[in-house]
Amino acid sequence: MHSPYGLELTRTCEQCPQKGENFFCNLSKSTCKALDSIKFTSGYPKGAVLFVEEEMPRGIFVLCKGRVKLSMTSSEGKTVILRIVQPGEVLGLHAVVSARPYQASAETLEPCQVNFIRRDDFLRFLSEHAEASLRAAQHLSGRYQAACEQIRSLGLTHSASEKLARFLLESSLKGQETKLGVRVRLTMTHEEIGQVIGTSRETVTRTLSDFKSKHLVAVNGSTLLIPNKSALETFAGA
Amino acid sequence: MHSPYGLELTRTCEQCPQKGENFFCNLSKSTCKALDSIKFTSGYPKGAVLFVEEEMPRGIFVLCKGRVKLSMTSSEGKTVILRIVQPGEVLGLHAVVSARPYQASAETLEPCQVNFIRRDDFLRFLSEHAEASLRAAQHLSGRYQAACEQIRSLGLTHSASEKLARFLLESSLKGQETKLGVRVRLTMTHEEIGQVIGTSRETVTRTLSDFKSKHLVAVNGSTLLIPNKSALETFAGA
DNA sequence: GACGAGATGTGATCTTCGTCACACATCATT
DNA sequence: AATGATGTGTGACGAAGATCACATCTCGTC
Repeated sequence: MHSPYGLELTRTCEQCPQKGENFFCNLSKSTCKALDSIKFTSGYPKGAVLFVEEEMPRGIFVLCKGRVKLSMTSSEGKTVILRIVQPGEVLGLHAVVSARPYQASAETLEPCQVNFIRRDDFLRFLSEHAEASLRAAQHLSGRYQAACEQIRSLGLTHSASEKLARFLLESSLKGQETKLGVRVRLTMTHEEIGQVIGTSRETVTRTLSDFKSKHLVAVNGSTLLIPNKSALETFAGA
Repeated sequence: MHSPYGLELTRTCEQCPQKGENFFCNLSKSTCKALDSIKFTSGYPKGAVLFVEEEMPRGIFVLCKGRVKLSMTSSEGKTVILRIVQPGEVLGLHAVVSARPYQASAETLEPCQVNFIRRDDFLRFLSEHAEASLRAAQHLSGRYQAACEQIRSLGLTHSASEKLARFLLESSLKGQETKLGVRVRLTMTHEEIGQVIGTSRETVTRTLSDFKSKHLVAVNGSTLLIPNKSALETFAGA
């Protein structure tokens, strides 16, 4: 199987934001080659669904381009967003490794390019390449840690403002330092932010306005500026 | 290093509740032996602290006997309980694998017997035994799934009664079917239950009383009886 | 530039739970 | 039996935030 994206997985590593920290970074050449030989590359339009919760795992997805929303929905229609998946990250690894249903649904937020690896191909690959198993374990550790952070945010905060402050600070890690403070692109709607931190859309709007009036943040289109990080931190009660 | 508990880890498997599903179950003999040669066995009294959050991981802990509370605490003293660790389970694996600080604190609830494996010994062991890496990945998957469930419980439920109902149903999985319904030993205080599901102690007390009066549950000392599981399920909105 | 869809801002209620305050129960220890 | 420490039951109260109901605002598309 020769795709037009030969060695895509390994090249992905150089493009992705968290250089060197992803599943497919720094694997040996032979391991990379083995991976490349079992992957399927495909594109999805915006709003496409890669998988839904409860479904048995067909395989893992490696996001090459675009962003994917990973979320859980209750029977009453309420939604929690687990995370927004960035290029270079892997989707569905835990379900495949543990052979249990996906717990979340994955939906593209933009046109995406994705590599897919079938469940049995991937499991065979893992058992044949020890370094990949270890990498998988490391990757899953990271996911677990992030999940714990979200538990902390949902379960350990009193107020909505605390949650939002934490969320903004968390987001700002991906931003850039400037003279005026940390600058981040925030591509999520208030509704989506609410679904991450567990509050209603209106509360996000109100609390954010409140932050603006207190000059803790400044918003300009989709860019967010945090002029005084430590002020926001004390507000986050951390 | 020859401990008086020769092959303790593998024997643990036979005693533990989730037979065959734990980290050290069904590993090859040579792998087990390698594990046994790097472990340290020790006992802890009730209330002992194995590790605290933020601390860098010294190694992993395998619980042989007793129960351990895994929890996170906020600066204001609020607490979330991630889970109660049962015999046969592993503690601190994610921190060791990802070389990041523990995210939770571990405190014994009873006198415990624990096997400890030093960080570098364990990592070397993983790299030398491919099957163990894979097992580690599987174990971490399980932890991740449980964390997602807790996120669902904390973020996706409207009411306290929904949370409690879910918690009771979740607990009842470990219980026994009887003529009168499912019977479980519930060794947690209302306070602790509140810390798991994210409500105050009083709310747990009140909601549980409410369930009793509606004959959804019956409590007798530390045993809980769920006469009509499906009634409780509809109440949990699941 | 007009339209429409989605995102955001804001006010007015209404509910649920957290908090405080204490009474009572249970159990181990002396 | 007396004591104290923990756990449990219950009322009163208030505050935070969900919900509802609109009024803008923004932006892509025709």
